[in-house]
Amino acid sequence: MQQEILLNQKIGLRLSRAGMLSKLFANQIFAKNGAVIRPEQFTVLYALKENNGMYMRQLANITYKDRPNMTRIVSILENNGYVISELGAEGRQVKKLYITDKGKKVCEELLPSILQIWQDTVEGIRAEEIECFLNTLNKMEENIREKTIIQV
Amino acid sequence: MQQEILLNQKIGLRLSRAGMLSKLFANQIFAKNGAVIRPEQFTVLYALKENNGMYMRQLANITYKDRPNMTRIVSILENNGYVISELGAEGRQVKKLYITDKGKKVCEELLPSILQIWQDTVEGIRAEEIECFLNTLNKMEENIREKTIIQV
DNA sequence: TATTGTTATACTCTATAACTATA
DNA sequence: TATAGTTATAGAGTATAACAATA
Repeated sequence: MQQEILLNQKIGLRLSRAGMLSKLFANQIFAKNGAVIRPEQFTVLYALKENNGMYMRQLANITYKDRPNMTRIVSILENNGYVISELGAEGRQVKKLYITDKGKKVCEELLPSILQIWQDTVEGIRAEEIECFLNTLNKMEENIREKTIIQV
Repeated sequence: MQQEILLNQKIGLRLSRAGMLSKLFANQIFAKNGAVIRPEQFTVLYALKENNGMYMRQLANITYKDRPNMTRIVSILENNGYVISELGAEGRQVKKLYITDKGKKVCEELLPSILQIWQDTVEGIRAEEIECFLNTLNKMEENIREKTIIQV
């Protein structure tokens, strides 16, 4: 019965589990390489690096974090001087965020770690398999994203 | 340059991010369907259901949790009557864990949620893509698992 | 009033070290 | 001494509601 076969895949469990393991691994590689930042904070910082000058709300949307958590993580990054914020035009209560040189430096310093994580993860896997994997992961993320409520 | 292409994939970030989103989605589906258990606890309970009578240490190994966290989660499950434990042979301080009928019932009740998560996730994705995805995910998990230290 | 962001609070989960019990 | 598990503790991240500020 097809439903049973599908059920046996337990995709949600698999994705969460793999994600957790990957985060744990990243955490250990970061720590080993003397990183001054935690993976979850790096996710936000890196997203900002690729979209500098973004509004906090947009950044939250990209990193799948709700508003209170976003505030907390950004304030950690600000306190450490990796990010500065600026109120939007006309004094509106809308924050634009910018990565600082110090923040960029942190990202640069972590590139070898990111590369190592990549290499360790894909070791022995063929390029076309990786491509298929990433394409499918994209589709899955889009599917889930549509149905997930963030920052209620 | 190949290294740059590889780096641009940022596989660790992608996996962690997708896993986080999937967990968030699962949490919301669980809550909406009145689940009495949290996804992380379900991960442990479900793993036990499939490997009843396992030692705590083995279960920790499967679910990628270190010993203190395993103790904490199992004690939640025990307090709620979903799991019972028994000391191994000869009074050794080695715990065997068993899922109770109540625990099995909780798993049963969550099957529709699990199925819904699956269906929502794979919507519009072809079977062979899913197969390739899961195979590759398996390989990646094996790769990472080898290099990750758990319960130091 | 609707939107953006902050604060408060409680909870879940993680990480490390120190401890107990037993082979 | 080595292994399995617990306890203590600190911290990171999540979730919800209530609040302030502003268009």
